[in-house]
Formats: sequence, C-alpha cells, structure tokens
Amino acid sequence: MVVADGSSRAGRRGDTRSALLEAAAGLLEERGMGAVTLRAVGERAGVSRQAPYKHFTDKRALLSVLAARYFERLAGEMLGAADGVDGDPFGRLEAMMEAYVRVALDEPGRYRLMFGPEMKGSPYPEVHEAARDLYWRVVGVVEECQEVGELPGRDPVQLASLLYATAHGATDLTLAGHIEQEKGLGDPVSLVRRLLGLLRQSPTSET
Amino acid sequence: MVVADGSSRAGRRGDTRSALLEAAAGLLEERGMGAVTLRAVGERAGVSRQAPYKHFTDKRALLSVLAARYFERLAGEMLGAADGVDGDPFGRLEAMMEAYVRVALDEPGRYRLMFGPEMKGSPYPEVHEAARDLYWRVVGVVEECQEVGELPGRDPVQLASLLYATAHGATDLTLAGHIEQEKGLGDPVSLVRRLLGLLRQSPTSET
DNA sequence: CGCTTTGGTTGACATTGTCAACTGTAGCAT
DNA sequence: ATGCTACAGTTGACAATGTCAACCAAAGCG
Repeated sequence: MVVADGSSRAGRRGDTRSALLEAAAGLLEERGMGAVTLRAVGERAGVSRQAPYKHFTDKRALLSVLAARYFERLAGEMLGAADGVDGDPFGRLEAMMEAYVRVALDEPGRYRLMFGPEMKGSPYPEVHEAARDLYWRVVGVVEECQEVGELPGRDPVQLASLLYATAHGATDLTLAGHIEQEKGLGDPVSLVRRLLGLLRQSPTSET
Repeated sequence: MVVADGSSRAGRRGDTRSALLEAAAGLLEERGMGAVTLRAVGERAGVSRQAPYKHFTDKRALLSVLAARYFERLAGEMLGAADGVDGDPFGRLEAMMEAYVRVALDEPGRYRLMFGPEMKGSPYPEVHEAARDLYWRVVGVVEECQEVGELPGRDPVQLASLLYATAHGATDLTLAGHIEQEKGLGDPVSLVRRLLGLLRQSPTSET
C-alpha cells in the first residue's frame, strides 16, 4: 500500500516519478508512441532501465498514469476554451468540442496514447476514471444547454454521446486519412459544427 | 523435428500465402492483436518463422494485406445488409451503418487491426485504398438518398463523413468503455439512428 | 544437365519488457 | 551510537519478437 504521493514521505528523490512521467511524455510527443520504451524513459529521466519499476508496477501502469493526466489536461483545455466564450451554454459547448478536436490534431501522439489500444485493456483504473470524467463534463454542459432550451430533450446522455462520438470519430478518421479532407467539408471541426447546428434549437422552448 | 521425410511441405504451391493470412486472421480473432506474432503465424500456417518473409516484406505488409481484406469484407457485409432492405435508399443507408457497428462490436480484434495504429502509419497502400473505398461507398449511398430527397443538400461528402465519423467514434468509444451504455441510449446503434433521424427529411423536397 | 528462381529452413542478433539479486542511504527504535 | 528496515536505485540475466544472413531443395527451362 504505497501511497503514490511523492511529496515528503518517501525518499528525497521524490521527483524521479515525475521525471519519469515527463520523460515519457516528451518521448511520446516528440517521437511517437514507438519511441516510448522503458529504457529510453529511464535514460531521459536520468535514471536507469529498472528505475521505473520502483514507481510503477509495469509499463502499462506508467502509461496509464500518463494517459490519465492527459485526460485531465484535455478536460482543462476544453473548459478553458469554454470559459473564453461568455454567455450561452451552447457557445461554450461548441468551444469545448472544437478544443477537443484541435488538441487531438495538434498532438497526435498524446491522442494516440489516450485512445489507443494500450489503454483499452488497461487494468489500471485511473485512466478509465479520467476518461469517464471528461465524458461526464460534456454531459454536464449538454445538460446546461437543455436547461436553457438550446438543445432538445431532457436527458443529456444520448446527445453528449453523440457529440463526443462524432468529435472522436472525425478526429480519428482524419488522422487515419480515411475521410475526404478537401474542400474543408470533412474536417472534424466542420463536422462537429454541422452536428451542433442540426441539434440546436432556439432557447426557452419548454422545460 | 527432422524434416527430410518423403512428404515434406516443400511442394505446396501458392497456398502458403493464403495460409499465412488465414493464420494471422485466426490468431487475431481468437486471441487478439497481441497474439499475432510472425512466429505464431508461421507455426499456425504449418511453416516456419521466416516463411512469411517470402511472401510479405515485413510484418506490417502482411497485416496491411489482411486489413485491406477486412475492409473489403466489411464493405461486402454492409452492402449485403443494405440489400436485405428493399426500397428507399435511406433504409439501405441505415442498414449499412448498423451493419458497420455490429460487425465492429462483434469482432473487436478485426476492428482493432483495421483502425488501430499499425495501419495508421502503414506504408503499404492497399489498406488505405480499401479503407477509402469503403468510405466512398457510404458517400455513394448518401448521394442516392439526396437524389430522392431523403437527405438534404447535394454534396454527399460532408454528410457521409458525419455518419461515418459518428459510427466509428461511437463504436470505438464503446469498445473503450468511455461512454455511458446503460439505458440503451449511448449504444452505437442508437446514436447512429438518432443522427440519421436528425438528418432525414421527407422525400422529394428539392435541392 | 547445369543455371536460376522460388519457397523454404535454421542460425544469429538487437531490442524490449521484466524478474532477481545486490547496494546504499534515510529514518527510526532500541 | 547501533543496528534494522524500507525505499530507491543499480546491474545481470532471460525470454519473446522482428528481422538479417546464409544455406538448401525442388521446379523449370535453356
């Protein structure tokens, strides 16, 4: 039962854990998932190959923690984008979803870790919790939109899932080169906007 | 294991390549991507570890061919589902997209190969061509719907991308466990149906 | 009949994740 | 202080995997 804290209780080299995570992030972002090897992570963090095992039970554990942080960061970035828009919840929702797409396209390595197969079967719960957390924030904003009548219905789950799925799918297919990108019609931002346009209704309809 | 017996496998003509692909498919579907190792593929195909290199330049080449076949098969399955519905193109489109989701959920290993990172950066074009081919078939059916006025607009690309992205995203997020599945509201089929419902318009409107 | 091509084989090797075993040092109870 | 323990770190070893080489056998063909 080691408390994964790293502040004061453990040895004085408490920053090694963070250094390992940072090293992994750096390798991932600069050189892609394939470059994230435990040995390289150790070396970049200034320790040796087995050092990571003193802080994470195995490679996937380290990656799960990193992915969880990425999810949290993405949530922050999306909410930050939402805060840049004042007024109606619908504008905030739009900003959030656009931020999602933009971040994903900007940092494909990071995105790849978060939604790639390494995480899909991860036995470490933090990543799944963080992912779900992000999802529920979208649900929350959708609910706000429904409350002021800018989105239809009263149950935000399906609408949020629809939005989230479209944003994710469009991004993923774009990164894979599977959908037409010419003419700006098929880019993820346009697709998300189009979906939002289909869903929107004028405020203050009914309950 | 001594070879040098009269009934050696040296005489097999041409079927080794197929056997390798089948072996890879079997391993993938039965035991997941992680089990698809060249050695295992060779063994399952009754040949030895280096035999695959006589038919494919490297592992990714083999996987790319397999993935391309999967894309073609998926296209067939989707068109087959469409043919099961008579009458309007909209019904056919709906059947196709549902088939997409169902196949993906039924055979996650296969889906994982097709859309996973191995294929994303594959230098072997067949897989990308097959993937694009599938996409364009969706575009084609969307176009038919537009022609009879069941879908709005005249440019099928954006609508097809939207549909495809939603189906793909919903499926992927479901497999990852990232979206709410309770109450049947967030399952991929419902999401795709909902999107189609939003898009549909009564036939024979106009442009 | 000897040559090349084709498909097959085993040997060897670098990379990687991970298990073990060892070392050093901080903090703590005696 | 002394010795104990737990933690953080190290190097050694190993199995799995993709892939490069070198070798072998049978087909086919001039």
